Amino acid sequence: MSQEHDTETAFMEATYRALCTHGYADLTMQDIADETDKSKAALHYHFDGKDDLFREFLAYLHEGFAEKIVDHPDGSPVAKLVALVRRVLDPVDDGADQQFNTAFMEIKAQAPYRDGYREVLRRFDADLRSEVADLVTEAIDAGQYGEETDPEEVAEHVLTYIHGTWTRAAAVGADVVTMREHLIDDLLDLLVEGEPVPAVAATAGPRTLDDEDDEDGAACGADADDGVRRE
Amino acid sequence: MSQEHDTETAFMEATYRALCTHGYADLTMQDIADETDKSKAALHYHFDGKDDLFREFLAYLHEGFAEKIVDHPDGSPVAKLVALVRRVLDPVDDGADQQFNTAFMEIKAQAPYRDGYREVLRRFDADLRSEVADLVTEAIDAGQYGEETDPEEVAEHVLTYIHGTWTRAAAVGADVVTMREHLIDDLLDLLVEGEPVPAVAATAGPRTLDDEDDEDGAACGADADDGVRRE
DNA sequence: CTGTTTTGACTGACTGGCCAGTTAGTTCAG
DNA sequence: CTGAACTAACTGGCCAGTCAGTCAAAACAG
Repeated sequence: MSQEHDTETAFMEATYRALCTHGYADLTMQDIADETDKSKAALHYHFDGKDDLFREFLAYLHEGFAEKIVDHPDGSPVAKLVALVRRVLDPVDDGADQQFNTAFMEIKAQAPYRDGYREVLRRFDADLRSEVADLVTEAIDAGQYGEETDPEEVAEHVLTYIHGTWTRAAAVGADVVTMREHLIDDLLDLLVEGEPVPAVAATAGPRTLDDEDDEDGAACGADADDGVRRE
Repeated sequence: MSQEHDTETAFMEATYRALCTHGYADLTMQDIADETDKSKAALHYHFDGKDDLFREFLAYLHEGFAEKIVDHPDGSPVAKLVALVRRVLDPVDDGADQQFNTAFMEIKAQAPYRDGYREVLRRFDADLRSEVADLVTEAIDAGQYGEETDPEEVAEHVLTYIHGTWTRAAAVGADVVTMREHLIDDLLDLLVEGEPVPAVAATAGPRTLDDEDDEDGAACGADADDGVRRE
């Protein structure tokens, strides 16, 4: 029967890899096809042009993201919250992810110009926000946070801060881990007095407050051609 | 004598306007020239290609930014701090600025790929950070903030949050004013008990906590051509 | 079960348009 | 008349998208 599904999934994965190595701006259909044993024409056979491909890719990404953020470890609400922030910010397990976050920034920056991008990005935003708000509500119910804490406000704050972390990482090479841990400190500062939170420390792993700023391992694999990167 | 300087400045201003209407990604040299009474070839006469033009443009922007952030109103340190945040975030005086912030996001997202971008962006970052840190230090000296406040930490927090605000505004169309006022609330929460801060309220103007999210007046003036934006 | 047709997946070669950058002049101040 | 500041027209390369097939497997006919 049809290989359609497998091939399209393969193209989604290829797009991910191609984004990591080329970035969004100078990614060509050929680059994506090259990550595959298929031809560029096959890409056009399966997707209705580059725009369509990218919209589908965003949806594919969102699917994975939605699963990722609801997958909590055992522990107190605050421990889950901290773990969530750690999971979302800088899953530097393999380093390619860092490249990807950079490319994802480019995509965010394109949202105002391209049909359909913003809608999906809003879903990323809304999902994460409601997950954070839920956990904060749980934390209040569990007595870890004071009653006066506003879950929506905390969620907004966390979202904005997370976006800022990604942006500064890409723009000036600031250290994601440092910024992430600052955010987590904010979150822990909300704890009611005397709350021990051993679970947090356990889930947290050692506090890695390394220095920031340098890392310079830029992203591009493309050695600059004469003029300017293209698309 | 030579019109060099005037012409080059005119090209810088033209680049600004062209960015507002076309965004970074599909900005062509012709677009910039069209904002001028000069030809595209004149652009190439004055600048060593598109890359060089953009590096100079960033430096030109930075100049204006550096002036802007040190220009404080009279008042207490915290009032100055709040005014600074208001000035930096969303100077929506004319609406074109909103477009520009969007385009500037695109530029930030290109920093990892293009020589020289990151260096200038770091200067934006460093200048704003040290300005904030200085004001926080003043606020501590003036007794508005407690001694235990860490100026560098606050400055980091503010920077990351500001970047996040810009990013969310571009990516999901979140309301800049709402996020900005949340940040200002954070800043005011640091005040020592009983501190009145009338100056802040005065400088601040009315608290505009409008609702967020929608505004949809996307950025692009370019009506989507069939395929995909180029460059 | 065999030969024929259809169809879905895919390819290599091509095309058309776009755009950065160039070049061979032109204009004009000093 | 020299050189700086331009311009109109052109060039070359790149890339999304197209097209005329190929090929294997399914569907079908007898």
